[in-house]
Amino acid sequence: MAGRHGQGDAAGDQGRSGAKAPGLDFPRPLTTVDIVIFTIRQEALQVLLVRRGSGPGDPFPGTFALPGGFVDIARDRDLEACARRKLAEKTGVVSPYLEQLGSWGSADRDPRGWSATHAYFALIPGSAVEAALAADVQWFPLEGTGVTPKLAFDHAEILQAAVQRLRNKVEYTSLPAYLMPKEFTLPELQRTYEIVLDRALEKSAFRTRMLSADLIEPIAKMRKGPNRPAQLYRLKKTAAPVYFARTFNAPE
Amino acid sequence: MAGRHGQGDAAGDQGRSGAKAPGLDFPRPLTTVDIVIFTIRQEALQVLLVRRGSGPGDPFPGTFALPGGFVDIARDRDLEACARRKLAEKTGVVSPYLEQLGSWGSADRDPRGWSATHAYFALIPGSAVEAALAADVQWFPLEGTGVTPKLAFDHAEILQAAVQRLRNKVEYTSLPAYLMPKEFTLPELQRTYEIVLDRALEKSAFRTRMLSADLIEPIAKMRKGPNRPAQLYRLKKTAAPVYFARTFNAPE
DNA sequence: CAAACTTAGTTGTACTGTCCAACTTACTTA
DNA sequence: TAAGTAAGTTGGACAGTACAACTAAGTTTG
Repeated sequence: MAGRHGQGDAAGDQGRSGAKAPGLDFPRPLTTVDIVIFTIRQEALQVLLVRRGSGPGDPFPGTFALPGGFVDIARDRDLEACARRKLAEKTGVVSPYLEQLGSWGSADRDPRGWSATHAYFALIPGSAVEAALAADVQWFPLEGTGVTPKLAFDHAEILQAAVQRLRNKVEYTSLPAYLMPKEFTLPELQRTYEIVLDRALEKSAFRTRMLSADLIEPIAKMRKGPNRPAQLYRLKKTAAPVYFARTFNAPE
Repeated sequence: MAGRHGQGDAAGDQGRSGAKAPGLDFPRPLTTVDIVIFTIRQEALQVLLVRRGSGPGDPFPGTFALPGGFVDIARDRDLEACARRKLAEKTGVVSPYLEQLGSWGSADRDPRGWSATHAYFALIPGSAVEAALAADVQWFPLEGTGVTPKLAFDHAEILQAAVQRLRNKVEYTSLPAYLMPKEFTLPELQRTYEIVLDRALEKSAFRTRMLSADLIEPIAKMRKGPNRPAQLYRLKKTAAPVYFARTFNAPE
């Protein structure tokens, strides 16, 4: 690369140019998008993983990885559209919650060369998923922090970052609401919080907080069970996640 | 693209391959890194911007942009190293705080083609900066939410996201401590919080919170002025940002 | 059909930390 | 010495969680 303050170099190289093809004199990294898809199944937080193919040249054949793949610049208008496409392909679901997680790029994360992945994380209800799953994907429960299979690339690191981000945000947001089916009771919502946080919460404080937030509304139905029936709620149309002013417990 | 469940397609296209050059049959997006560098100067939050060159083929010639540029796969081991390099080139400073902000990628954000940028944001003390600035860069105060110059690419959007993230985190973290010089008083720290948040804070609550956090320690010196001298503090060696269990005010 | 059991939901007291305002302290300047 | 100003403290009101005991409403069991 030329000198630091050369004129074609202004704006930090983005303006750098050969005579004709500006920027193209830099070899381009491989660019992918990966998604960490969470759900609640069997009273546990679970992630969707894909078994990798074993064609010639495929790295990490036969191992599991996060769903994702190369950005297709012909089809994907932007990164988020690419993420939504891959999500739909694997689950058949339009995610009620999709957030960018971060990006990971380095010379050695992919044996095929310098590559960068844009990671997203999605929350989907456990209920509507079972049906439309693609053939090569599978749910895995997250016990504690480790997952059962070893993951391809640096996906273990990405997954861990996603879990950490999720746990962190669950402390002070309404994100778990996106893991619930259309209708749910307050104890069910609390159980979802507890599963994600892996920690028991106070019933009365939980109810006070949820009911005073502009988040859910009761419907004219009860959940019948072997015991006292519970009031059913649904998410209000205001889909925006709620941020609470405190965490449930002082962290630490 | 081939069928959804084809075998070379497993693991979401990352395993897709021609006979020899897997992944290379996808045209690659341009890949850049941009940094939003904040400091406090003249009682205001300011951002560092770069004037773009006007060589042939340079997009947005003469306008201002965030410092950044193409990833150099020969020099940059990973994205963060690339960000640190660009930061050092423009400011001569090793940032006390650097965080990934997110990534922006689309077909039309750069006239040269499908491009994706990995954005970082950095906090540096106002003091030590003035000296080593590169020639083509300049500080701009953020008044309210709009910046003075129109920015190249989608950098206005990225900058806005950075400000939002910073303001958000300042509500419940110790991030402003990274904007302070080595030694500072509690009222000075509070003023920094207030500048970033653009809102007055309660003195006693602020002091209680800062002093009970494991964040700063008093040194055997006072800041002398026209009035009562103030105790000087410094950051503890534990560089990790502190997360508080509450925000200062209930948002809204 | 009443008693035992289980989960839903409420109530009340203690405690923690912010909010608000008044106060004391320490220094400079008139 | 008095006035002024910013640093730092103190105390009461208030909000929301922590903890624990309570009531409510259904099912199952004897």
